[in-house]
Amino acid sequence: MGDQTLRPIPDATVARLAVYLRALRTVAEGPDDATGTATISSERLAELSGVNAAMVRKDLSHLGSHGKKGVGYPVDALAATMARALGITDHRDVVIVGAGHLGRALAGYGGFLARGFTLVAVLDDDPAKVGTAIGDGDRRLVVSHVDDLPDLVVDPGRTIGVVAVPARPAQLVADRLIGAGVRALLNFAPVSLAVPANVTVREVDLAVELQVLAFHQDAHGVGDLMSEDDSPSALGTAEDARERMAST
Amino acid sequence: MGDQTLRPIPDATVARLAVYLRALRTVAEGPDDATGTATISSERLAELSGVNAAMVRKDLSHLGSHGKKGVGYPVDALAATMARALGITDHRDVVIVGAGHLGRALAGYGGFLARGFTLVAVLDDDPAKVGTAIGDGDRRLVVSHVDDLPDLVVDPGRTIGVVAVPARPAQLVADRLIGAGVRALLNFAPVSLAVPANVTVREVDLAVELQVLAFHQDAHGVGDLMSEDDSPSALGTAEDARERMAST
DNA sequence: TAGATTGTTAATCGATTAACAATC
DNA sequence: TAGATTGTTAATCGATTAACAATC
Repeated sequence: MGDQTLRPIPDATVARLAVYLRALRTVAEGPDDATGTATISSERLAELSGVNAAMVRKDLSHLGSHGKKGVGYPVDALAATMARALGITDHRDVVIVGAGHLGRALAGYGGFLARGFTLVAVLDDDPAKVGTAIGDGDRRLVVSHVDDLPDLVVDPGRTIGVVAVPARPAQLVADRLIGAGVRALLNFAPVSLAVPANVTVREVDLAVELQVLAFHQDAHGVGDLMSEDDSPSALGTAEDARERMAST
Repeated sequence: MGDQTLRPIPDATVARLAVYLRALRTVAEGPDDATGTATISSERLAELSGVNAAMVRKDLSHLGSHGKKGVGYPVDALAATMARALGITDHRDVVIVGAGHLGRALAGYGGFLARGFTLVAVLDDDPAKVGTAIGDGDRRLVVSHVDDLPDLVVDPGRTIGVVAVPARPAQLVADRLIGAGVRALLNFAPVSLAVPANVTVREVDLAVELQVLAFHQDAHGVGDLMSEDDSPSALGTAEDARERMAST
């Protein structure tokens, strides 16, 4: 039953929490790890994340924030709290369909376990790829056949299916994942997937990313083309606020 | 000089335009291509994109919309208009740094040219990779050495740099791209990049995507776990409105 | 003509920001 | 104590939606 009731965190905040978390981790491992990185101010975190400091504080307040006035937030504790809020406690299994370059790149992504995800399988229907090893040592995994999908998905409600195949077979793959009970899909294929209402999909499309990036640069960034001249000092610092997207 | 003045399109709309465009293309090539796919209603486009129909109309109105009341929008013409609005007229060069699986996957992405991008180079600093071929036939490309970056970036102001390397070297790579004059970066490495204010960055992080997806599923999607029972009919249709993100 | 669907207005809603009192 | 920085309130801003007259 829904204990979800006590979760008033707005969507836009959730998306930013993940960004803050990443910034915190970057700070925690920073070159100056011995120095004062035990604590961070909303101002600094905002700078690193490309948002307004007031918004950082507002967002963190949703976490029942543990900052100290006049001091800041404890980096490690904050990271832990954010990780918990993002549901990292609550592990998920991940299956990747498609063992091409993209599938392998995703499978090779190191941070799975640390971020609360377990990669349980990489699948393909190409006989030349099935049986092939991915990664090595501890992380070694053998590519399975898509037909074995139902057997490999042990807890469908807690499994995320990653669609890492070309456009053509993408819908078919999605249907098979859904057929196996998977209800959350991350789609890297450049087509819109049609899914039932009880399935959550998130789409990542290279072209969309590039287009949005190019557009934003036009809109805000460049302005006039002579601005190459006002960059010298800026280039020196290289630690400025970054352009951030509308959200997410 | 800024001819950008005549561009009142809100950020949130831009992000959705790219999604609409993809949906339109999916429709245009759909199984029923012979049938009535010459025209599409805001209602249908909204359904495919997971947004409200009123919002689709609002968004399209920014394009000086060419729909016909009582009929709908012409699919092909609309797609063309949207492509133009997204700046596809205005070509961009793309350089990918990192010739690992991710870099190769991105390089292999078919839609570059069609979407207004030209892949000019894939670079790496690993001697074992430099000189290697990527893709074949027409699209064949040889991996260059990162040291040649300045020579390969011919029009920095119109070039997008894609960071497809591991976390460790990511900042260094970003610095080199910026040093070569590139002002727009798409970052796939799992660290926050520090860049000067005149550089636009867009970050794509697998962990962030997974986290946001999992959170959304918890928040909206599932609810109670018995809902496995109310899915049979839904599964049949498989053509429903999808969960969409806060934006972008 | 009757039905459908656009384009736009006005109302609602939510998200962002500035400002400041509380307090470490 | 004086300075810094949080947590929160209230004001602003922008984005979403419903509704409907215009019209194909």
